[in-house]
Amino acid sequence: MNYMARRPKDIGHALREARKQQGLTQTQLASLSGVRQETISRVENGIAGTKLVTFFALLGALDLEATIRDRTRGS
Amino acid sequence: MNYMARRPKDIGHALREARKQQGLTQTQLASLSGVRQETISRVENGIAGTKLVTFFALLGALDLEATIRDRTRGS
DNA sequence: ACAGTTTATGCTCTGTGCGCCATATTTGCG
DNA sequence: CGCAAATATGGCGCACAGAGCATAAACTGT
Repeated sequence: MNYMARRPKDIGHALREARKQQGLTQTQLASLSGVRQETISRVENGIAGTKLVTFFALLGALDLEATIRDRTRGS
Repeated sequence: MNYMARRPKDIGHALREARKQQGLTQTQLASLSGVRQETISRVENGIAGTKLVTFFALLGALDLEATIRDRTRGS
């Protein structure tokens, strides 16, 4: 698990991958994270204006973390 | 430049560090990113509900990117 | 101490995220 | 194909982000 993100949309992909990788349904992740299933769906599909709090709630529930770095090392 | 983030607050620190490292003022970053100086100030100080779009606008202007990975490798 | 610059904070207004509930649509499996 | 589980979508309501404008507070160098 190591995803690069430059747009809100990328976040959606990464979260979905991570969730599936852990064999969780949106509903299960919902009760783990406190974020509603409907919201998770919209976030995963790249709805832009998601809040950082929501994002981090999901990150935490999936046992992930974010890293910020220069745009050189990525692809 | 390589910052780990688990809470919205962490994002603020990272952005401020990166901005200073590039010798930019909030006002300069504002016109680069399209995000207002007042907003940048609040984001850097950890105001929780920041949106991903705003975050990525700033990341882009600072030529940074985010990475999502497992919580093992970090401290 | 002063002046200029940078950053922080207060207010109003518009847009929208997300909770909450319902339901439609899609997906997966026998 | 058919049914159940999973995911997507729509509406309502409230809370709050961020634009825009003004100004205060904190830093900086002289």
